[in-house]
Amino acid sequence: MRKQTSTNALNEKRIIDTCGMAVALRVIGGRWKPAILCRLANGTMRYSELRKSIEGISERMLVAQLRELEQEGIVRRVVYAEVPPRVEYEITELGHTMTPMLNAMSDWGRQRSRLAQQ
Amino acid sequence: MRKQTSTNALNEKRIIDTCGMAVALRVIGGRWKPAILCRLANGTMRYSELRKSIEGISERMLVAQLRELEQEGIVRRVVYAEVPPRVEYEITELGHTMTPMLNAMSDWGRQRSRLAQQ
DNA sequence: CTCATTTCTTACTATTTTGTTAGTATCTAA
DNA sequence: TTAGATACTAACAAAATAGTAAGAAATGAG
Repeated sequence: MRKQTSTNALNEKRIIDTCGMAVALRVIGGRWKPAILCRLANGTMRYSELRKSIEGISERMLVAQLRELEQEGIVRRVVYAEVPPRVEYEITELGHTMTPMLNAMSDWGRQRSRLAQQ
Repeated sequence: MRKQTSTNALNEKRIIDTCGMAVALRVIGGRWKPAILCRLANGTMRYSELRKSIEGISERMLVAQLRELEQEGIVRRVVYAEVPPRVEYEITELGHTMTPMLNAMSDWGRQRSRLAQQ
């Protein structure tokens, strides 16, 4: 939980109020969010599919990051009343508006990695 | 200092090895980096100018973030042998290759802020 | 009734990031 | 000689993020 009155939190708020980049970083920052967004970009996936496809992620972190993305309106959680339960995750319309940004980041990152290898 | 063998560090490394977005986030993530990059995008600035123009930043954080950007090759530190000292910071050529990405982030973030206001 | 499956929770610990405070070095001008 | 300007550094504390381990609910199959 964040402590609303810490200098840290206040500084973050101030930056987010004045800088679009910081807003974007706030939404997609977090250890596993890039991985999740990559997976979901190709279409809907179940919770267990995500877990299996993201090597090393714990259930706690997967849920936490999905919840944050959901709160931000980037991802939609769809529950099917079945047993055993089935929950699917998909990118929302707002989420899709991130595509140019995500592509730009992905391109730059890959290019940089290539350079770093040489 | 990072502990190279923590699960945390290993997970991050794995993600960075496989995901361009994560690479980009690693480079521009950090509380004050967006603010610094915005300022320097308009041209060279002295250390003290940066400090004054970024409300709330401490000297420790400003130096730390500048050092990281320098290490990543995004920013160049230029020292003039004067008294009192003069140190200027500027975006490198590699740094400029981030422009499309930074613009995409900035655009998306601003648009989102506008939507959030309404 | 017991087990298996899926999708999570909860409580706790470890790690990392950020912030605070008090310095340091150098030379110049008063 | 003393203060002032600039660009830092170091030691420590607080806050935030990430990881670990165990368990919970729901229900159909056997």
